[in-house]
Amino acid sequence: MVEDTRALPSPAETLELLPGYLLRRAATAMMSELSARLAPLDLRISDATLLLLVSDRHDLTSSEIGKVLDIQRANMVPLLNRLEAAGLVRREPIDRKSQAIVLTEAGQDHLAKVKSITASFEDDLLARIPAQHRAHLVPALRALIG
Amino acid sequence: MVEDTRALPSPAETLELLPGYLLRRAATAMMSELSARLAPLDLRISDATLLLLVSDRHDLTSSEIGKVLDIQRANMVPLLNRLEAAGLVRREPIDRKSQAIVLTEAGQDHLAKVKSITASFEDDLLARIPAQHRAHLVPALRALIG
DNA sequence: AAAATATTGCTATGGTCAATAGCTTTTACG
DNA sequence: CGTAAAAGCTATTGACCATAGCAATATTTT
Repeated sequence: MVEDTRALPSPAETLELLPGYLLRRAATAMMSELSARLAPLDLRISDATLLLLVSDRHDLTSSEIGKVLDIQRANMVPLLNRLEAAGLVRREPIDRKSQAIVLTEAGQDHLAKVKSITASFEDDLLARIPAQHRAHLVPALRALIG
Repeated sequence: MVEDTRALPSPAETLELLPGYLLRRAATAMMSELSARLAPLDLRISDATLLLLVSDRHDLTSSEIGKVLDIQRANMVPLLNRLEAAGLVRREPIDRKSQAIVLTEAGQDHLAKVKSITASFEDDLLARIPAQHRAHLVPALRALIG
């Protein structure tokens, strides 16, 4: 009996070999864990990503951020409103049409915490991957994004 | 005016090395492509996954399917209602509490098409990954889910 | 310079997906 | 028995993404 490590007749076997399916499952599992780790900061994943992206730049507009993060203009609005309401971000006029998104001091403070949380999170993620596969994940994912 | 040949100083570089971020991006890109390929069948990804899982089994309950697919009981309901309304799935009483989810004939037909779509989709996915990384993706993802 | 076009930021709305709480009925177990 | 667990459901909420459209401004073309 001992060598039957796989207890189940595994109705899921069909699925567990499909990279697409695995990708989805891995992404949702990863995101729910990251959400939990960010919860103490009261930040969502998109919030934290935006903080990381903006960092100490003073020249990024909402549209540009949206392009990089693949978030549509319309959906940037509530995101920025929330961050602005939380005092983490400021809208600074560039000209009369555009405005730069800039971190406030509180935003910089949060950013530091975000950095430490994400760094250890990424470490933990990679640590779960058997060593011989570890280095291949990032290049493979990048190829998938194209 | 400004000969800004390299359009971006790559504000995204920070992010593109984070496995967590890449995982999310790769998953959403993959899902939107798969959705498009399933659209002709009028199936969503979860629908197709369920068809693949049930296949020709006659003993899977809604709860069991949910456990395998990581979908909560409550969220199985609208999914099954939709599939039942589309005539792809039937609820067959097991006892007075449980019911088996079974594919109808139309469901079997759809399943065959789903199989062919997903097979070529997975092939295409893998083809995008440089050969030396290809074999590592599935084990790495499984480790992340595990 | 004037006119056409593109971009920016926004409103409003709807759809998908998942999470939670709670309910009823039925089965399992000490 | 009687209590606990499980099954299926309702209802609601929230996060996230997509579309359409608008007003103001900037850019490009003529």
